Amino acid sequence: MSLPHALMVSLIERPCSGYDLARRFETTIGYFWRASHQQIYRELGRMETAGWICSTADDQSNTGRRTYQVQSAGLAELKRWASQGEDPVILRDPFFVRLRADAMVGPLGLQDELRHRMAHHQLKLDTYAVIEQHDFLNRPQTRAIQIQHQILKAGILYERNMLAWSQQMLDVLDQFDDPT
Amino acid sequence: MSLPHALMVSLIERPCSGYDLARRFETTIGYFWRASHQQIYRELGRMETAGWICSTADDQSNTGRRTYQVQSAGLAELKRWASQGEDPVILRDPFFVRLRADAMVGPLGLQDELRHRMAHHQLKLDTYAVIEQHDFLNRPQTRAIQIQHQILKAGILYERNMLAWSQQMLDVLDQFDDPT
DNA sequence: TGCTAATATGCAACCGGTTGCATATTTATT
DNA sequence: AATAAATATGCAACCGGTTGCATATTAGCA
Repeated sequence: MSLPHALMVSLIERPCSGYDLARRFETTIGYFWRASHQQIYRELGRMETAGWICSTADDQSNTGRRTYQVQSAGLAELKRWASQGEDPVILRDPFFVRLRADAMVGPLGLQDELRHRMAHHQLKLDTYAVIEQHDFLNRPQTRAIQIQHQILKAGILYERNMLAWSQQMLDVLDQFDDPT
Repeated sequence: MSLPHALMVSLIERPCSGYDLARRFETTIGYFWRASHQQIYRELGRMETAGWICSTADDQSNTGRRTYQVQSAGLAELKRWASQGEDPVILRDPFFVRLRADAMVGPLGLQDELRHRMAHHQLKLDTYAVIEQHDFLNRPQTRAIQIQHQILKAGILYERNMLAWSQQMLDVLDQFDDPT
């Protein structure tokens, strides 16, 4: 159950509405956590019921927009959760299943998908480079900034890794299959 | 919906029972896909209903053990599914949320967990090295073997990556926090 | 012979993520 | 002024993965 805690971290950084949270999850935070707006609204409701956060209506707008803030109970829960241990997650990608299927039941023409994935990884690397330049380089190297930078580096390493691996995989397939 | 297809790939390699599948998912296949035995039995039932696989009772045992085999409809479905495209998965690890929480609400003592994770990654690397030695080195370099080897290499790269990154992360934390 | 562990299968409940839909307001366009 | 697009919130259904429990057989061992 990480989403409520991820939301609380975001709200501590800057209190905001569900919609804003959804946008931040689509962009900056999106490189290591994803959440749809439906999921976020549901979770915000639960968290307010639990007393972890509280909301105040924005008077400027008639849209029912509410700004959320973390309460002391939420902060305590965040600290409790963040301090407990857990095994690292495994690299669980359906594409590996596809490749294994290809290995068993003959060439399925996965080269195109590999090239598509390589473009995807390159695009993410470009995005991360912009974020790194904008948010982390030539900035005061405080503890918080260095930790966040290091998290971004994990994303960069991952994409770089997968990009290089995809090229190797492509070479293997091209070596055997007619590249037409 | 990748599990039924992953199961079919396994059953094409070698027809076997649900229990055997669960064991193979715990060991060799486990480095890129996980499934509990409950999940596997449920899925096998669905797949047999759909006509993708069929089962025959083992006469030697009274345990109700059944051996499953992929049918032509299952093979067709596997090929259909494996040929369709999909975006690569993101690296979604709750530990990054923990670290971000640590960056926001002060030192939470995540060094111990980092060391635990490094040990975990090293253990996996050792396991993969054994698998690589046993299954892929000094073997005929057929297409299927090279593809499966390349999948294993993705796992090795990932673990190596996370191990090196964890050390960097540890250095950052030690730089700021009292390492007691 | 009796006990324990390993083998082997399976149901039921829950929980989080995904998808589809509904709706109202505000801003930009024609 | 009318229309379309972007902003903003939320419900309901579904689906796959997880957890807990139940059960029966077989093999090893004391």
